[in-house]
Formats: sequence, structure tokens, C-alpha cells
Amino acid sequence: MAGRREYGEACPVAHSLDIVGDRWALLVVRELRLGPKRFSDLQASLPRAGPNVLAARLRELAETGVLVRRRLPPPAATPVYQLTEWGAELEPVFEALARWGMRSPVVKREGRLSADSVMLAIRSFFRQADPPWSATVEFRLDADVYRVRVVDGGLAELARGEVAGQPDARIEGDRMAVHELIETGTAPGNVTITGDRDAVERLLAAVRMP
Amino acid sequence: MAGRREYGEACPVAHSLDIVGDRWALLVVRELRLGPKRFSDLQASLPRAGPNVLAARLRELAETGVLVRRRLPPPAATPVYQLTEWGAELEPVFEALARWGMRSPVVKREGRLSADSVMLAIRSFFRQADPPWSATVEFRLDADVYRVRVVDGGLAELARGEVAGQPDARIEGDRMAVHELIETGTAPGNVTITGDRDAVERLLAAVRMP
DNA sequence: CCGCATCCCCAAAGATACTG
DNA sequence: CAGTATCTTTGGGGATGCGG
Repeated sequence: MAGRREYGEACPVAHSLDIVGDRWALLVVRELRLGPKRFSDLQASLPRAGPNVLAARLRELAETGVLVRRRLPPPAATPVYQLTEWGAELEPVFEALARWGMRSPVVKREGRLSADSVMLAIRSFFRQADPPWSATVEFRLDADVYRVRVVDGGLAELARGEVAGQPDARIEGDRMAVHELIETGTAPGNVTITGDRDAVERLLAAVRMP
Repeated sequence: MAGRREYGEACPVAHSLDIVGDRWALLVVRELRLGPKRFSDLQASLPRAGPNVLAARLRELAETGVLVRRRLPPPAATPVYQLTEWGAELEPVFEALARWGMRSPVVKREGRLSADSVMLAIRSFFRQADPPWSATVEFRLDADVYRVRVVDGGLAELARGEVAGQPDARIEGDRMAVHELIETGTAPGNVTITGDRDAVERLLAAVRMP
């Protein structure tokens, strides 16, 4: 990131790439889109990254103001990494990259997938529906729990953690199975859907991809 | 780009980065956004890239279908590199990266700038205006000539080459000076504006940046 | 000339082990 | 758990050369 390694252009695109163009940088940011994480969470999400590279990216991204390293209040004083407001504004970049990558002639479906990635597909490909509808759905991907809230046809919330109260429906399964459900719209055998199946149908219909 | 160098994820963002995430790759694509170029043109636009890296990126981007290497019809049988339709669909990615980079807390205005980059700022930051208006403006950045056509308040064309016929206005100067004009809205001494100055004013007003 | 291929060198990424 | 230390590997920067 430093000195000769920068592009040295005044172009805003080049400037962005100076900041998030390094290897693993954007994927680190992706893993923080749904909320702060600890170092080991990031390592688990990006197992091919290596702790030194991960630490380097986190330091650089903190220096450039994309994220901050915070300490949770005691007693759980473990450090977490969290996007700054500006870092969170990378959202349109992810949107654009996700849509472009999805249209790739060389469609790549192999490879692993973090739990966050599976859920983020919902954010990237959600389409406002009419007539409007509302629902709250909880996803349980093994140990990772997410809540999705649709209000008036729009995606109001997509975050880590359980639904406060009772969800309209709950979807459970392993990452890859839920991913297949979201991508194809039909549930493989190892996915369990409980509650309002209509809500789930509408949600899946809203996430149709190109 | 090959094998272990890929992220190995099924995430569409990671897949995009496998294709255009390598160093210089997106800047090469940027230099082709306004039309095909020869190898030496690209070298001149990206002087810090080095011919080997440039050749490698071009080969890889051709393999993945982002661009094609074509031969112009004789007698000018020089090979040019041109974005494919899918490659041209990276436009929203550039838009997002440009807007994000422009909001950077560490605003970077130093560094060089290709002629195409200067003009592309118009595309990235153009805002539909009401009331609608129309105009054709020609830019002459040293040897590089561009035409900009606004129709009904929308950016109808931004391309390399002269205006067919007579432009409403013409802007001449060196790259950096025209860049300053576009960024600040006021013309430095070494920029010459001829023709309909109102058209130029409206164009500059439509490119106000965040 | 223009379009690369080759060579050398260094800095960044990968892998693994280890420590506060 | 949260990183650092160390070593190896690899890709990129820079110069130069060569064929069409």
C-alpha cells in the first residue's frame, strides 16, 4: 500500500484501488458488512488468507479509515474490527461487483463460501416487489444466525443475530444448502423451513438473480 | 490469476476480483472505456505499469472475456484491445469506485492523470439536470480530442474523436488544466473556451462532485 | 517504430510456527 | 485468542532486447 506500491494517479478510481485494491482487502471489508468481527472470526471466514496478511490488511484499512479497531466494553474486552461510516459506503461497490461477477460467462459455483457471503447475496440481489409485503425471517446456518426483515416490499434489515421476538418463518441448514436455496429458489433436502412458507416464497422470489 | 492465486470462493464478488482484481487490471479496463486502444496507447496512459505487466494483464483479460484483441482492417492492421460487451458492463463498478474514492477523507489530488481519466470524470459524476438542455462540446486535451453530447439533460455520448460537424463549444488546454476546470468549475488561465459559453457552464454545473 | 519476451531484483503474499 | 516472527514463493517494477 505504501509509496511505490501506489498507482500514483489523481483518478478517484485509482485512489480507491490504492486503498482497497490490495489482495484480500475487499473480502475483509465484505466480512464486516453485516457487523463487527473479531480477528479469529475473520480468519475463520477467510481461511486462505493467513494471519500475517490478515493483520497487515486490517492495519492498513484502519490507517486509511475504512475500519476501526475497537475494544468491546469489559468484561468481554476482546478487540473487534468494525467498518467506519465511509467504509460502509463501499456498499455500491459490492453491489456492482456482485452483479457483474454473477453475469460472468465462466460461472463459478465451486469453492467455499462464508456464512456472511451466503446472506449478503440477499442484500445484493434483493428487488423491490409490488405489491408490497412484509415479513421477518430468521436464518440459521449451522451456528450463524441472521435476521432478515422486509417492510413494504423493501429490505429493511439484514443483520447477524436472532430476531427479537418471534419470526414469521425460520430457515435452517448448512451454509451451502441455504446458498442453494437462495440461488435456485428450491430447498434441498437438508434445509428445514418452519413457519410461514408464503413469506419464505416471497422472500426467495425477491432475490431472483440475472 | 491462475490456480492458487485465486480466492477459491463461490462468492460473486470474489469471482469478480479473481478476474479484475489483479494489479493494473481495472486501470487497463478504465483506459478502454472510451474505445479501443493499441498497446502503445495503453503504455502511454499507464506509464508506471511496465510492458510485461501490461502484456500479462491484456492476455488474462482476453482469456476471461473482458476484452478482445482485434486487428483493424488493412492497411492500418495494427492490433487494438477492445472491451467486450461484458467488459463494458463494468461501468457501474467504476461509477461506484469513483464516487467512493472521491469521498475519501484523504483526498488525493496529486499524481498524474491520463486524458481518458479526465474525461471519464464527466461520465462518472454527470447528473441529470432539470430543466433539460442539449449541447455538443468538443474537448481538446493536447493531442487527444473528445466529444461530449448532452441531449435533454442526459449524457448521450462521451467518446474519443472529433464532433461530426460543428460543436456548440470547444474547450482546449492541457490535461491537468481541463481536469481543474471540470473539478472546480472555473477555468484556469491555460484553458481556452470558444463558442457557446452557456453550454459549457451548464455542462460544468451538471458535473458537480460530492 | 510497435508489440511484446526476457532478465534481474525486490517487495508482497503464502505457509507455518510460535508467543504475550 | 490475537496476533507476531520467520521463511519461502511469487508476482510486479524496471531495463533491455528482439522480431515483424
